[in-house]
Amino acid sequence: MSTYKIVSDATISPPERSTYRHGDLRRALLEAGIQLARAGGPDAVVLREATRRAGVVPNAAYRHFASRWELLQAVRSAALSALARRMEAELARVPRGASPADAARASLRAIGTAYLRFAQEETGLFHTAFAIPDETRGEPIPAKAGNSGRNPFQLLGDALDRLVDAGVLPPERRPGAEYLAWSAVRGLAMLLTEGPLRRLTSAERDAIGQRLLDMVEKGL
Amino acid sequence: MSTYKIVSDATISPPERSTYRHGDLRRALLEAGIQLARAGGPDAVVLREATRRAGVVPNAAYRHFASRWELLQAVRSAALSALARRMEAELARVPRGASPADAARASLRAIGTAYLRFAQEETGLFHTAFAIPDETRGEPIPAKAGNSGRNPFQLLGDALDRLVDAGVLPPERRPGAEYLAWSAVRGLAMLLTEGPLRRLTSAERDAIGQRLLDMVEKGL
DNA sequence: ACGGCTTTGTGTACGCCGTACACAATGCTA
DNA sequence: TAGCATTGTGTACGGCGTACACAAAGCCGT
Repeated sequence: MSTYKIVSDATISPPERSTYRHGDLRRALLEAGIQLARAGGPDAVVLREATRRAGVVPNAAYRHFASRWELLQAVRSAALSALARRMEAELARVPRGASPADAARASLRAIGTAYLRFAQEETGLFHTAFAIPDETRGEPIPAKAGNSGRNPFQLLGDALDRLVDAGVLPPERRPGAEYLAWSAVRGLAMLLTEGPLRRLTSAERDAIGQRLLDMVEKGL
Repeated sequence: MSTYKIVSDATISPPERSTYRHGDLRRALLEAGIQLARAGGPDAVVLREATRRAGVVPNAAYRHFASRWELLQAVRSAALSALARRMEAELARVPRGASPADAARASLRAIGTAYLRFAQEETGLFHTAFAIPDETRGEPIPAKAGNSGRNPFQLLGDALDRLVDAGVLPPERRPGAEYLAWSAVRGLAMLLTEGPLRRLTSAERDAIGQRLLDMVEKGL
């Protein structure tokens, strides 16, 4: 709600504009919204400020978003895509030579690690992605260059499926397992970003993150 | 941020007042703030609305709270007390005849169960208690009638200590264990109250809650 | 080429919010 | 009882989301 790590304070070019039409206002507003979310979380996504940054009068926003809420949803969706990209990048680092069981375990850890890192490196986006009542969990992310079109939640499900295929997770434990794993990292992310673990050193953060993933792996 | 279970919509008596002095404005504002938080979470704790309910002009609040933020902190503190009371009530139900190990395990579950129940039955207060950067985690709650003065986090610590004493949890795993356990229930509470598990039946909620506590117990 | 329709940005306005500052009513203490 | 400290009031400011009427620009069929 208040203190976020400053991610990028580069003052955006005051976007003078000679044409009456903006050209790509929707995108500009969304981008401004993302910046605001990065710097201050969902509450910082303020319609009037976004329009200011786009160099446009407040009401112009309503030609592209029916309300502040819809802008926020668009930002949220972008944040989820960003997280999905990070997860896929982390998944790509899983060693190929390992046994199926080890590879599956490593995949799950990759998902968890990416999630926790994202929460700490992009706190504002993270909270924007998740501190909003979720109406669209199941939907895939519109696939774009460089990602599979699967959202973070689906990626977690994939990892759990692999765990079952590899014989690590008994099939009867599979249903609902994503919610257990998700709960754990979600909660730790809160503690790390706005809870009592806020002031831990980066090493301590990593350590508790790994320990949490141990707990999940063992207890799932 | 938007939809909370309506807890009590009883229209408060429009508080006419003949005296210039209110008498107990601070308490009235706090109570109004608690009602607002119950019904709508932290964002619904609106200074002007609280003063309206107290039958007083907006600025009067500033004689008792330096800002909206301070009122919110007071509400948050009340919410934490309420949760602590629930935890202690649940702890009191742990059977006395059991072995130390079983009693310790049951205590931990009692803490977790109370937490999850509170999140679902008092969603607004729950979010007010925890969706706010926490400046005061370590501090005990001012002891009042009927509670021990220990806050929810300390109660969790106590339960873990008992687990160590009973030989269930190896002592070397004790440090930091509260954060693992807390993460898990915290995360599940989010999923249950504003995440994809929002629409589960009450039985399903209980089931996943128990499963999560199993995971914690096994993986700690 | 041009008239009209659609799209997109502007101007003005309303009612909320938090809060600052000067002022008035009250209660408390010397 | 006089004066002071406390507590509530009145007025005001700037910021917010957003509704509504209007204006500029693009687009399309003739």
